[in-house]
Amino acid sequence: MTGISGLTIGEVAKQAEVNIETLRYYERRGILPKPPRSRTNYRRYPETAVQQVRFIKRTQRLGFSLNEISDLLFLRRGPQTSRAAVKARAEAKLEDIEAKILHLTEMRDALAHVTALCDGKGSIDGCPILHAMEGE
Amino acid sequence: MTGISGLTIGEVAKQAEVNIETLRYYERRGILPKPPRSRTNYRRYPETAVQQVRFIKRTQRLGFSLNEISDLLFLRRGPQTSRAAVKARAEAKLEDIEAKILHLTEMRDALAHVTALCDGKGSIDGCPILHAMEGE
DNA sequence: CTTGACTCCGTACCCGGGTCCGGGGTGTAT
DNA sequence: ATACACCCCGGACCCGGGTACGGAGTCAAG
Repeated sequence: MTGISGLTIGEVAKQAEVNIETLRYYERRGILPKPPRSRTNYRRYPETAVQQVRFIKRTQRLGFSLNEISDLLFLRRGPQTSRAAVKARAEAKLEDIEAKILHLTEMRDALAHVTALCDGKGSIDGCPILHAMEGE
Repeated sequence: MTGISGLTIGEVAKQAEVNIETLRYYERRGILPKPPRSRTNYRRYPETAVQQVRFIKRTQRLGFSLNEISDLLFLRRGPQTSRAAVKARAEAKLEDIEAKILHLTEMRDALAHVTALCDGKGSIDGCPILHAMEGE
């Protein structure tokens, strides 16, 4: 591994705190650019690769899927893309998340309601929770 | 299909508003009891099957997975199970859901924060949203 | 008795985001 | 030179909750 410099896949993985397999997976998905190879066919990543992976991970944490992230990356490559396009994606995702929260909140309320029916005493027969789940 | 009575799988599916395949799937998973068969090997469901499927669907809507639902059903079969056991499951699930809500809320806030950085004007270069996703 | 709708079964496939496996080639330190 | 860690690749497997496929058997109506 002498000669050409750059990070090995293991080094990138460690620095970006992901699995090696994840890097190969991202590359297969086209979400991480294919790095140049050494004479012996080892991947030699530029330093920026670590930042790219961190970008992906942070964006994932904001709720974007890998497909949506590749979209975003693709947008970024297009020189005449407007900021409005990025902002629109962010806002759409925000709405997604709001909708999920709403849904979970409804579930929570319904479940809390059902749970409150039961004092936790007695045998399962006539358990008000199960009863509520059975009834309409 | 004369003689023995009971509902066909298609009838149950229609009444319970699920796919036929779903019923077979539940049966494979052991979550729906195997119904008796006609002379020609057709499933002949008791009327109660529709209620059972509806129970499953309603419980799913409360956030329980099929595994958790089979747990609950299994509990229900045990005559000496206490209501407390059911209630404990419900409360645990409630905490699950709360945790998910919390997580999504954090995501939403972070994303809203990032989105607010951008006025939607100008080209992608220096887009504050992407910039925020790139930076630490 | 034929037609069309229904059912049977096992198996494969779908989504997303990875993870693991196994058999092979390298890199490097001792 | 030998050990050991690292890397290559394609493909299989995991989770959950189904859905689809295809060939064969069956049912009810006309």
